[in-house]
Amino acid sequence: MFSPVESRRLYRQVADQIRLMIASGELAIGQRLPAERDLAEQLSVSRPTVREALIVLEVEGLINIRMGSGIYVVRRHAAHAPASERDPVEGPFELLQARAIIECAIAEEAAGCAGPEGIALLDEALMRMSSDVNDAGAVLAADRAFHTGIAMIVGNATLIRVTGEMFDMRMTPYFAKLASHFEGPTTWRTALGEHQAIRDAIAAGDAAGARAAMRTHLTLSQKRFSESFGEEFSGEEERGRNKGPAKGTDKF
Amino acid sequence: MFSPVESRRLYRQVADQIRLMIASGELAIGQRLPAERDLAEQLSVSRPTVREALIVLEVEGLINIRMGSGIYVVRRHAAHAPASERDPVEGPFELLQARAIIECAIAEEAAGCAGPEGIALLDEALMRMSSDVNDAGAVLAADRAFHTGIAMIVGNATLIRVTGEMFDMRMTPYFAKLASHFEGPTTWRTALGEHQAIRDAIAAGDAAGARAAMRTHLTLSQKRFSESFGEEFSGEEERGRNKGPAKGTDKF
DNA sequence: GGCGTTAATTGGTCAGGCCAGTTGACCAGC
DNA sequence: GCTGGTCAACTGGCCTGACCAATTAACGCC
Repeated sequence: MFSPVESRRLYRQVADQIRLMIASGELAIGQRLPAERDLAEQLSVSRPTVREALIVLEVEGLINIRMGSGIYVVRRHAAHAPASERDPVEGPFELLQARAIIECAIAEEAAGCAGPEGIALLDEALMRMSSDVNDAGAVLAADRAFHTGIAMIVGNATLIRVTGEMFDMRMTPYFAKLASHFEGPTTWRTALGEHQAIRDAIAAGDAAGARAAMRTHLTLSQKRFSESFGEEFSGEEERGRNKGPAKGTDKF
Repeated sequence: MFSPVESRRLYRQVADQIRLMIASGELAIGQRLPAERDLAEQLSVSRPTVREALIVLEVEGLINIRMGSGIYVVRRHAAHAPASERDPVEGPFELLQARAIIECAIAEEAAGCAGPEGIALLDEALMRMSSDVNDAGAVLAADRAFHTGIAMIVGNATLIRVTGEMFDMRMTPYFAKLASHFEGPTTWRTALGEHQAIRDAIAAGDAAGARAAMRTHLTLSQKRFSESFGEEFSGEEERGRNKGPAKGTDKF
């Protein structure tokens, strides 16, 4: 308690402000930002401060600074930004449904082009999953490796990234809190069997089977999830605002 | 070929050096780093440069900067690699392939649950596309609306976001530059027909047809793209560095 | 010994300057 | 007409030197 008084450092306030302009679309993707000198003047701060703020955004991957040329918006959402102020994290159910639709298509594709190395990748993840079934952190990492591993079999960087990002959303504090209530050695062992079925279908080159197995896995995940919480989340409460009052995102 | 010339910016070199000292344990967790002024002197750089490097490490969560007190090591390893040197913005071909796989699954799903309002959404986008065929910006926006519109039919926020983000990657300066060479009223009119086929299949509730139509559309897009540039990109050049000066990745 | 005061230390910010890379306009030469 | 080169304007990269504000520890008073 008595937390406030943060007194955020200036360069962070500047970074927040620019980040907001990007997120809101006020600064379109690909667009060039004003020159550092102009930004400094417009924001009434010095150029070093602007530079520090821009470096934050660059590390977050939002902008691309090109010497002699300018500063360009690269993408709208910070993939791994401080999760707390990222985009309105869609609800767990929506996430699982989206994963069911997307990942079963990827699994289907993977079944058509899986080589021995790819299968080895999945087997390695499954092995770790079964041996670390009591270590929440390790088993989660293995689970992630399995799902992104399928995308790796397809050999497409975009798919790998998207799969990983969707998985990582469960790391969100909110989601993690929920998951901790129903994830345990038992559910992990159940999931392990479903994973095994996916792996076998892919290894057999059975596209339809891989698709069905993945769909089954994620649908059952959804079911396990809902059984633990009943209807408490299935409603539309999903999309509650988490943009705070933001009393003073910028007190200037 | 002719890739190097990296010439990393100074503050990145400094950040790397300090990061290494932390990772190697030379700087223990909890330990205080030398003052900014001392670091600057020891590294033979100016204080602003040291500050910029420290901000990078702070964003990565490795150190904790406390005003008036000092700089402290918080943890040894960065949880997630810095976004900037993680995903090297996948190449256009990979992106189109990923979209083909993901969006055809979404279209398939949408065909199973499309209502009149959903179809109206698509029709509205198609109308804008056909009328603005000469306005590059407007037609692109309509195209986006069409693709995200399909995700909206499914009614899943995660799908909408993912679809939108993938689409937005073409706004990247690099991608946009490429696209500007082959996108024109003619190709847009061709694409319009493909879109129409997707819309019709979804409206008819024909899941397999919607899937096929979407796959066709994105595969043809890929083809149109490659025909404009020949093999120059189809090879492994895909994953060429686009970090840094990008000596040649985008001078077209 | 306990406690307020003070002064040294440290990060935060600013101003102004120079250098180097980028870009596009302009021009000479084939 | 197109290629290639030059040049100037612009932009980010980096530096110097300075002052302010928060922190911390030494100091001295009670």
